[in-house]
Amino acid sequence: MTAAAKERVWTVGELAEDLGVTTRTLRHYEAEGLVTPRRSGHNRVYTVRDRARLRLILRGRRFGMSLAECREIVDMYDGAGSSEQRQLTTLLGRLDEVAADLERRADDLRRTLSEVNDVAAQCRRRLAELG
Amino acid sequence: MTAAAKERVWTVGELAEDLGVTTRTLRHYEAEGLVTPRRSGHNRVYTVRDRARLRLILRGRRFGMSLAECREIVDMYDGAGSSEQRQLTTLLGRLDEVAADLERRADDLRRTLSEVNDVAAQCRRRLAELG
DNA sequence: TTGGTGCTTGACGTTAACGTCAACGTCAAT
DNA sequence: ATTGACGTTGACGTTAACGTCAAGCACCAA
Repeated sequence: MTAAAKERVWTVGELAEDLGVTTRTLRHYEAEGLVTPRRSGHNRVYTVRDRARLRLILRGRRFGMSLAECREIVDMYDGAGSSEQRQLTTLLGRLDEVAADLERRADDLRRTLSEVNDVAAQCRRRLAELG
Repeated sequence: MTAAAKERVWTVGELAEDLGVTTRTLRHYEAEGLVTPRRSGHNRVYTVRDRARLRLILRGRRFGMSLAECREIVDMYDGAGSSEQRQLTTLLGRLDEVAADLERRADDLRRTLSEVNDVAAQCRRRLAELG
């Protein structure tokens, strides 16, 4: 038996506060199919799992992923447990494509960061000369 | 004397083709103050330097930087040659902030990439079992 | 029972980053 | 001299990702 550990849940307001976004954002993500919180009557109830998905999504957003891309990735996380060979194969192909894309972006980011640090170093040298 | 090496120049169409964007994008970037190509009469003339700036900008766009952020960074690259201590100090402060921000984004990207690779590995294991 | 707080669903507004015409100039080639 | 190919400036359209109301329900406290 999986122990019925009373896992924590959140209301929209609580979770928005926790994640540092507005309730509007959470409702928007739901409308776009990125999360599907349960309902307690009329009200949304976010579980630990919902929160985890949202954190992944918000992390993706920070380095330029669109909501559509975020949704695809979190959905792939779920599909990885499949038992159908056909499913797993196409999923794997897509995962590799996504990984390659992310690596390109990481490279772009790394180069930009490197240049920014170079410019900063140059500033420091000039300041030392003037000091 | 700096030799008057006839450096290559581009028209909008040529440069757009070269950079893989539309001419509309280049004109938009100009309207937003990210580049300021010279004019040959009525027509835009992009220099090697303009092209370099644009490549930096497009690279930034790929990992989620806004046009405003891109503009600030390329502008900072220019300001680094200043001789005014006051200027250099504030510039340096900003550069360090930007670098810190980029490092956070890089970290987010790295974690996401790592997870995607984990899921892919999981797929491969399951496929091996089913094989 | 009257607030106040927090939830709900619309529905319209906004911003960024372009796309997509329209209307016009210009220069080389037919 | 007219046809294209390429350039120019408006100006309006579009998409994504929310912001910002409005109107209404639910429950708790004074």
